[in-house]
Amino acid sequence: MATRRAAAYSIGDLARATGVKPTTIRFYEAESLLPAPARTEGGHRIYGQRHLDRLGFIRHARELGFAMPDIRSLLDLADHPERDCTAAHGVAKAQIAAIDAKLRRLQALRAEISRVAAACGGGRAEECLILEVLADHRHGHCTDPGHGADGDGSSAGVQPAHASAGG
Amino acid sequence: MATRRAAAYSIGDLARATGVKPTTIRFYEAESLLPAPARTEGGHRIYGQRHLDRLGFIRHARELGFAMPDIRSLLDLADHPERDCTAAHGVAKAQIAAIDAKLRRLQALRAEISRVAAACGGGRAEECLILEVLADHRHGHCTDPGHGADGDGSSAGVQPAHASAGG
DNA sequence: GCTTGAACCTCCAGTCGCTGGAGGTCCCAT
DNA sequence: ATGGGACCTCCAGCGACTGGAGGTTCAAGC
Repeated sequence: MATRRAAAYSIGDLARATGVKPTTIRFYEAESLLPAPARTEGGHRIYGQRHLDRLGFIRHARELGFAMPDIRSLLDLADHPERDCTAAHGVAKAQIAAIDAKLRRLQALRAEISRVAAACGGGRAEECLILEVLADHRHGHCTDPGHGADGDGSSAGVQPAHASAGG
Repeated sequence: MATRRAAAYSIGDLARATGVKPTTIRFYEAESLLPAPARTEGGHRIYGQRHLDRLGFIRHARELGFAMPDIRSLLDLADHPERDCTAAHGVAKAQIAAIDAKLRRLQALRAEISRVAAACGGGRAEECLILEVLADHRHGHCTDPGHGADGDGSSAGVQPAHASAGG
């Protein structure tokens, strides 16, 4: 037998090692981000070092906000070291641009919400500035130039906070 | 002053007036954010001024990133002017906190990605720093303290950019 | 060998805020 | 009367998972 430090991990081991949940690992396999591992006779997955590495790569890329198609192409590139890495640069640049757009938007939102919230000192809803500003769909109070000045509201770049307090 | 001219809008009129698509308007109705309007004999929706106002409110709140449960409670408050607006403040404050969290995270991500992208001058994927850093799941290069230093990666506050360049 | 019970398996539905398509009906101008 | 665009309902899909139901396997302890 070629004893080549053939570390074998269960899906739970992999989960503990990477912080990615078993369900998510299976999901990545179904999405072909992670190659299908060997199985025990009973059908349990058996992972090796390369799975661990690859899952680390995926997780890190996800943490950086890369979408799955992006990760796919980054993984593809990582699998082919002889190729030119221009594509990786393109992906990274696009990601930076996307982040910048979100940052600008969030900063504008923060400014407006905090201003509005500060303006209203509390009391009856009738006189609540928060509600008033929301109700004013011409929102003349609004300082954000990229928000409603033109008629096009199709941008929808902001997901509301369902982020949760981590579990 | 009750400006109650009985303006009647079709769903398309409302869509044009607010920038919210007909499908989305119907969706809001199904979600009970927007009251069910009158109908023609044939079943077409007929909206009035209050629908227009309310839809404007909803749209504005969405633009500010409020989640639908939040919008529900804000609308509820707006429907009851005699109530105390403390709840609105709570919602707004929570939203600011959520935005701040996202901002911090996005700023850290931007810093890391742009640094990594700048470091790699191009060439073969084999030597690509972008891929290298991603592959390093201990990521010693990383400057973001809130990202991987502790074992807990469950925050997941960042959605990848499928936002499109629509804005 | 037998018994636990935790971990694993597959499949499927739900999350959030819409969006789009199928297949059919209505309305209004000509 | 007709043409065609706007409208109707219902349902599936997006991204990136998550959780549950219902069943099987594994490893440890006796």
